[in-house]
Amino acid sequence: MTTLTRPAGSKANGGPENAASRRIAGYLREAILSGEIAPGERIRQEDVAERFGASRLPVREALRMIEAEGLIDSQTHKGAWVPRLSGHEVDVIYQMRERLEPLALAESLPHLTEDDLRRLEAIQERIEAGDGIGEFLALDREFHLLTYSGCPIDQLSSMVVRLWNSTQHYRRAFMHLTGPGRRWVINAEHRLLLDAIARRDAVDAERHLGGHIRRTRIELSAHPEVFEGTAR
Amino acid sequence: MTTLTRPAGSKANGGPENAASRRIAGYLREAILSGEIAPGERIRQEDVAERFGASRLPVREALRMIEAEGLIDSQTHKGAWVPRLSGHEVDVIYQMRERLEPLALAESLPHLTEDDLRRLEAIQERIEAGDGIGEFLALDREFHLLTYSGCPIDQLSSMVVRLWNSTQHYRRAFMHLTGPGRRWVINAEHRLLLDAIARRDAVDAERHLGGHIRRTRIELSAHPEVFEGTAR
DNA sequence: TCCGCTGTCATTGGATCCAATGCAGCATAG
DNA sequence: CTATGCTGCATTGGATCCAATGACAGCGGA
Repeated sequence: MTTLTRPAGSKANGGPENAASRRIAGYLREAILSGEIAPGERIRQEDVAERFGASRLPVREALRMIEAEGLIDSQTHKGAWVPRLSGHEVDVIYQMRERLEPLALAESLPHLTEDDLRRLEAIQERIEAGDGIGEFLALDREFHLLTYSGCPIDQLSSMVVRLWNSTQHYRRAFMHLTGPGRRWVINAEHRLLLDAIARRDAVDAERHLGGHIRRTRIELSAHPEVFEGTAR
Repeated sequence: MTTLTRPAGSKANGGPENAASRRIAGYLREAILSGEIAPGERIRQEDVAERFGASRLPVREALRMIEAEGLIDSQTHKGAWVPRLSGHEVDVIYQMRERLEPLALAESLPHLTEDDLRRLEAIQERIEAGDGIGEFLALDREFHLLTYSGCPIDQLSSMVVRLWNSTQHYRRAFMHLTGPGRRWVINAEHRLLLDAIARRDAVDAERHLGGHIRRTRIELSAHPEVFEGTAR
């Protein structure tokens, strides 16, 4: 139904095994999201192919896919690299999230199962238990994307994932710079959001979610050092 | 700076000639947008390759690109086809437009030149002169995308184009079913929008644009016959 | 007559080879 | 010593060949 519970951005694929290009695209996404490949870094087709024991052909297809997702830039005969984003770009992407994600949540809400709610509760408890920064980033992402997992509109789901992916690196940089402080605010917002979702109150859920993203954006914009030397 | 004035969705490419895959992707976009390839129809790699006098390889890359844009669906070993959208899907896409395009306009506004304004005026005059339906569709698209052409955020620009592309076929179907009626409403809205843009009044421009898209969406939702037999 | 099986064919996926381009390093002239 | 042009190499783009899969028609049995 949606891409949200899958390798992050890949189409639902009925086939027993995904085509190599899809697996490679998934790997590249993960590598960029995790910071293994950092902004500014170049991606050589041969390296990726070698890593997968495949030829360069499916790698090229994978690169075209994630290029269309905005995860890499590429130019003819000059190769592909992970783009650096400016502070303003990330700020606008957060504004896009602020406008799109409440809509995704509203579309998702009627389709969320009781089991989804239990899983959300479990994730939130693990967030509150409070492990390391890497763990928090992953759990927070999992939490929000799960709330959108019922959204039946592919265009909307995939754009939301795309926006998360584009800013993931800067979320991590932010966390590492500022430390885990203010997490209680996030937890309080998650709790309010969770409550609204459990009541299937779309209006309330949208309002809390919008505020949540908005506050994150403002907090981020107060730390321009996250983007130092990354002007495109 | 942005993709809006280019073949609709392709990255800015410094190279003297675009790679074949980009040209083919551009052609496929155009073919789908113009209705030459209709929703439900399948796309065979060999056909496209033959048409370009190229091999299937760049065609496959092009298909991956426009797949990531949501213009086609594809499954391993089963091929690619233009998806049919339900009325609800198109409705939600219009809601996404309603939320994203005012943001794109606000980001674009400070960067629009006096020459852009003159071109907008000229386009609007041609719209009011009122040619055929096909002409109107193209001009209306050109008008709006030109108002966003100053937007320096690639993610935002490309998503806006993508949303236009996804619904283009249904806009045409709608026009053909209902005729050109109510065009004076559109013209009035365009004039108000143009005025706000000329005054560089972002708040006013956003409000008029949002209302414009909203009214179009509601009008469209009143004609479910546009989507008859197109349930996915 | 209808259902299931099987084999053939159309179509897509992948690998290898070759061509084209861009970049870096070096040599040379001023 | 510096700047400029040339040459070689690393890397990407493209074509052709082969393998794998899925759809469909034809056949046989219940």
